[in-house]
Parts: sequence; C-alpha cells; structure tokens
Amino acid sequence: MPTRLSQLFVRTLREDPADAEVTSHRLLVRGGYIRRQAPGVFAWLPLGLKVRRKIEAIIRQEMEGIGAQEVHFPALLPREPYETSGRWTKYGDGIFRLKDRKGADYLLAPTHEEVFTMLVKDLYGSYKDLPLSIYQIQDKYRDEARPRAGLLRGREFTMKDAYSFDYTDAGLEQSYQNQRDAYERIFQRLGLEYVIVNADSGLMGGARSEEFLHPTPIGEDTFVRTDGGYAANVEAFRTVVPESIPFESAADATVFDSPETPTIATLVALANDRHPRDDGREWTAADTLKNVVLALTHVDGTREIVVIGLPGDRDVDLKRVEVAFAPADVEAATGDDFMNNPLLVKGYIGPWSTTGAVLGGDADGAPTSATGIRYYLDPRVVDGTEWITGANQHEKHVFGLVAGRDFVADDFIEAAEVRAGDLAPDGSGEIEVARGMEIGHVFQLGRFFADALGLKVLDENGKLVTVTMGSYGIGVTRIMAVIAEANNDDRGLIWPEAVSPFDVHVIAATKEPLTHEIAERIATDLEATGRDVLLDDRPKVSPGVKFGDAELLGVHTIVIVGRGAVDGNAELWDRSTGERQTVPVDSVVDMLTAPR
RNA sequence: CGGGGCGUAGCUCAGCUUGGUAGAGCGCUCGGUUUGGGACCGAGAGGCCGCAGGUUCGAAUCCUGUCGCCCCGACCA
Repeated sequence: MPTRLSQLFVRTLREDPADAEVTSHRLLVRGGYIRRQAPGVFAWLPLGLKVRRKIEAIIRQEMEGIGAQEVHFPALLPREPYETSGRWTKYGDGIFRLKDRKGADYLLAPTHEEVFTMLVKDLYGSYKDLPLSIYQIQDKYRDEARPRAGLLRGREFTMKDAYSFDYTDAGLEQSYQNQRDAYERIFQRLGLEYVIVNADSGLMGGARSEEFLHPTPIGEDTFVRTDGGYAANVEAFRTVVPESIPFESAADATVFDSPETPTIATLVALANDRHPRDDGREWTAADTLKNVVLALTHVDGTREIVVIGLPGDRDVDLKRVEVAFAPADVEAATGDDFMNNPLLVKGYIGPWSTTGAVLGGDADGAPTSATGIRYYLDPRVVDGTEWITGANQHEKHVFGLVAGRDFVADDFIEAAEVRAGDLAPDGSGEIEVARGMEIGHVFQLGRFFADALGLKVLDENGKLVTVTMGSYGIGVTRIMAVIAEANNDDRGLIWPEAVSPFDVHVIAATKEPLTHEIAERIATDLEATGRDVLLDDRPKVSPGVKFGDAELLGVHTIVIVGRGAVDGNAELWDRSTGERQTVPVDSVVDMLTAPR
C-alpha cells in the first residue's frame, strides 16, 4: 500500500524555524523529517526515519560485503572499561555521565572501542578466531560544548562504528584497507563528494588514520589539497623543507638599534629604512624570525616553557602546535612565565645574543644555551638561512643571523599556519585550503586498547600476543544532513534516489473524484512493482499547496494526476530539473519502472 | 568558557521606548464559496507574555536575579 500523505504523521512548515540556521537543518525541520527536542537532540518523524534507514541499508550492505558482522551494544555503559582505558578521565566534560540508584557510575557511550574490545576478549582466545570485523549502528552521546547546525553536530547522533581485530600488523593493514574500500563504495553510492585526508591520530594514538571529508563551506575541518591529488588535514600537513645553504662565507651577524618596533611590520619598515639590503631587494616579513613563547602542560602536570621560531610572515597555528606537542596541553606564555625567565626580553626574543646562545642547544638536543629553554624551529629555517630577529636586549634586533652557525634548534616543528600556495610535500604543486565536514574516519588503533584491556590471543607458536585493532566510523545522521545540505534548491530538498524517502510522489491535483481514483491506481500499481510510493491524497488541499509540499519534501520523481486526467493524461515531474512531461495515464507505471 | 542576540498562541513575529482588560499572519476546528502554484468570506478553539523577586493602585512593558535557547569564537575519536 502506498503511504498516504493524508495519514502520514508529518506537518510541513511554511516558514523557516527560528532556531535553524544552516540549510539542511532548516529544510529537514520544515519538511517534517525531524524535530528538535533539546539542543543537539532530535526526534525522528516517519520521513526522517525512512531516509535514515536507506542510508543505513547501504552501509549494512557494504559492511556485510566485507564480511563484517552486525552486533548491537548498549549505549548505556558502566564506567569500568572506560576507566581502564583512561578515557573516563580523558573525555572530560565531553561525555554524559550518570549514576544508578546505588550510586554506581555510568556513561552514555561516545564511542565503543572498550566494549568491543572487552567482548572479544571474553569470547575469543586464539589466533584461529581472527581476523574478526564487527560493527553496529548505534546512537552515540557526546556532551558537545556547543551543539550546532542541526544534525551536523548533535549531542545524540547515530553512527556506524566498526572494529577489526587482527593478530598481525599485515592483518590489520588488510582489515583497514577493506573498510577503507567499503567506505569509498558507500560514499559513491550515496552520491557524496569526498576527499580522503591523512588525519591526526589524536587522543588514541595509533598509526594510520584517514578522514573522509565532504568539501563544504560549512565544514568544521580545514584541509588542503592540490590538483595533483594530494589531500591532507591541516594538522597533518608536512612542510616542504628547502635545501640547506652553505654559509662559510656569510657575513657576521650585526646588532642594530630598533626602537618602537612592536610588530613585525614596524621592524621590517625600520630595517628597510636604516639597513637597506645591498642587493636591491627590500626586507620583508619573511626575512624576520618570529619567536613565540608557549607554555606546555605535560600529562604529569609539569609546566614547561618552549619557544618556537618561525618566519615572521607566518602565524602559529595552535591546532597544529597541539598536535605536535600532544599529549601535552599548549597555551600562550603568561606574564608570570616572562617574569620567571628574565633572559627572554619580550618583544626582542631571539635564539642568540652577543653573549652566545639564548635558546636551543646542540645537535644532540642537550641544553647548552643560556636559558636551557627548548627551541623549536619551523622546517623552513634550514641551515644557512639568514634572519632578522630579536637580540634579547631592549630595543635591539640583529640581522644576518645564520641558522646552523649562530643558532641551532632542539628540533623542528610543524607549527606555522598552512597557506594556500604552499607546496605539497608530495611534489604535486601548490595547495588550496578548503573546508570539509568529516563524514567518515578509518583508524588503525593498533594495540592501544588491547594493551589497556588485556586483549591477547595465542598465536601459531602458542605464544600470547596482543591483538591489534582498527576502528572505523561513519556518521549516519550527519551524512543525512550533509546529503540534504548538498542537494536542495530554494524550494526545498532534492534527495538523490539512493536515499530518497520514497521512489515516487504521486499527487492528486484536483478535487475531482476521477483524479483521486487515477492517482490511487497509479500509486497502488507502482507499489506492486516494489516501488515505495507517497500518495498526496489530501482531499481538500489546493494544488498549489501540494506542489509546494512536493518540492519541499524532495522526492525526485513526482507524478501529477490533475486536469489532464479527463483526457487520460498525467504528468511526470522531475524534481531536480523541474521538467514536466505529459504522458498517458496508462503508461506512467511502465515509464517509471522501465530499466534505464 | 568568551562575545552577541532572543524568550509573548502549534509556527513566524508585533506590542515593551512612554505601565492601564493579550495582538497579527500562518496553521488548526466548523459552515459556505473556490478548485493547477501556498484561495476567499464568516464563526471559533488556542497564551502562567521563560521563571522568581521587587517597584507600583496597576507590570508582557520598569528594576534585580535566575533559567533556557540561538548565533560567532574557543573546544570537538
């Protein structure tokens, strides 16, 4: 039986809801797919559920296709396994915690690595049981600091999470590749544009990690790519290191007075004014070495001051720094930090002074400088490059300071902002910077969880080996929003066929009994061929409203049975192109079911 | 957590400056007219004006506090 709009639990809204900003949120609420219940929490109405199930069906097919087995674990979980893995603490305010009547701690799972690991440990003990891939489609809960954009960042959301278990690295590689391939098929079937970028492994450590990003201006991730096929998350971007320059014949560094140079721009202006280059070129910000003082808080709580030196035309990208120093926390140095390090003269910081090294150390990293503070350099600051930088005296800078001669870093660091036009590390040219929404993530966890939770099996030699795992997530509900976001016009949604809530939307466009009878018959006949049909049989609703609702709801194929019915005609209306085609009523079903 | 905005009917909003019986449009119900692009007429139902204090003869309106929500940022396996 077709679904009758007159009976369907839905109410379309003529106006945009006041709390919806992004397109997908607006249209999904207006179309009666979802309703907001609490910030980041949504009720699913019949239409929304239908779309979601189509997405889930595709994911299930592809998971089964690679031999992953479906399970379903609780969303409500006890504290213990998360305590063991350390994530009860690590997640901080990010998870919903609750207590049962006895006062025992529970959480609403933000992700399920622990539970899967524990269950495999309970049931399996031999290498013969592996490899194993299991997955679930389950609601996840995260107490986001700021839920936003409707389904795109919710606090309750549905995710497909899969986990692979292997006892060899090669096995993990294979399992990972299987999932990765399945993801590509899933996104292709969903008609979703995606790029695969190298991701930072973040909280859980681990080896290979790739994100599937859907390029969109409202994306929360910044990534870079080249026409030559390179793509990476900015956090994972690696700077191309220039060739070193011989510096045997370089002139000595020269200290100069630099009053009133609070910024790089004023410093450059002063240098050009008083110490113009003799090669005719002007000094630029890129000739200066900017030294940024940061405070690290290590896992054990100790605080360490470090300095990062980078070309003056670049800013530090805090996210990239955090990744570089993970798991330590990073913040800007405070006034107290400067008080405690009087050798650092604010505004005139540099790795060198007339009395010798102030920052950095020798090649072994042993602190030999005056401060002993660890000094990190941007990879562009290769040996032989010459810089204008602070001389660690009030109102004094130095130029001609040569890297590798006058100062040495403890290490190099990817801390500088990444800019469009930078060169890709794989030689494929200049990068562009774009925004993307993460729709999938494949991740080699390695032995992190298995170690923490003691998941080991006996191998062929009877030796106990720690299992190596992968985790693979796809945001089901987020994908629905992303699809909606990518497929709409000013009149409403335009679902791709693969996820459309219905295959055909049949409209009885007049109030004459004849049109209703014909529409009814077409809908029933289409259903008999296996099509999923929505029939707008509302008896007293004007055609304009029905057309408007059809456009809002966004089923790609619409059949209008209206005033042409007396002549035996109906219309086929393509939602995406807007084209209408008059066809005999009797051929409608054939036309819509003919193989294409 | 920082910044900004908003809480009045199911939805979108006006009213608040200048205190005096709670409003509009859409939606919903009933009757009639209309009938291919969000029709019209008439009659209705529907509100603790976020909550709590205060000022006042009288508070949606003024004051204080509080809660909630939205947006930007920080954060975000």
